[in-house]
Amino acid sequence: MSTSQQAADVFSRACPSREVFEDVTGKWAVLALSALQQGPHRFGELRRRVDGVSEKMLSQTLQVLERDGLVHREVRSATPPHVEYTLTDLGTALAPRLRALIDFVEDALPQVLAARTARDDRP
Amino acid sequence: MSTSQQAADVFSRACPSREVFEDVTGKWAVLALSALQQGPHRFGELRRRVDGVSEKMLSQTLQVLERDGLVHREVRSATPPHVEYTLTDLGTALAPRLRALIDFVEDALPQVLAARTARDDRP
DNA sequence: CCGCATCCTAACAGATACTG
DNA sequence: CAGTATCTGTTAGGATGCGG
Repeated sequence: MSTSQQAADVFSRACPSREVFEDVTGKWAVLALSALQQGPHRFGELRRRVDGVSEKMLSQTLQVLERDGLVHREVRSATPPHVEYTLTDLGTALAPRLRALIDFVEDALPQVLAARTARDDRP
Repeated sequence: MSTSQQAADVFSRACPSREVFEDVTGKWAVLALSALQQGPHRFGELRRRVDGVSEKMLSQTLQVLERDGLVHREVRSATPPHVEYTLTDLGTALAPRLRALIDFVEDALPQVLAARTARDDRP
């Protein structure tokens, strides 16, 4: 059989990859996926790790990522609830690229702050 | 001299890197930066390349990226206006990592769509 | 041609309270 | 513990019109 799909292109508004791209680069999605790169996490662990995320947003984000096949959700017991989140194979392949982005930003921070200061001087 | 800064950490809400990270992973920022990876662009060219972006959002995005020292803006004539946007050295270093992310999403699209379908079958 | 200013709405995001 | 529900404020983002 042949692949009848033409190549995906995030630059095209109508391409489905655009939506997936936004799921993946979302504010909390990147942090959640990167946290999960270090191994399985429970909901509360993730919440503490991703500083500043609300229960609602984390829950919402995880649902989207699970739907996209990047995160696996497993209920291990019901009383008290114990839910583990892990990366799928696809998520595992994605995580290093997000990590590279995070590392870049963290390393470049001094230069960015310097650029801002320089710009503030001459309006 | 010594660097008195402790390591940046995007997982901490208070760390300045978190804000820079959001600038960089913003919906339009990634696309604009990746477009500029292919060489200098004028405003209108960028607008056409980044399908779906409004003038306002593109303008806003470029201002943020310029402020962060990732994009350089150069006015080349005034009547008619001719403005060129290029990546700075920092932006040039960043672009390949965004490209890697875009490539991943475009390549993974079939798997993501398959995951969604599989999930829709069993609610 | 490039972009800013204004206005307006819809989606997003936080806090709180509640349930299995 | 792991969420859902609701309510409300904030911001993203589109449309339009104008100025350099």
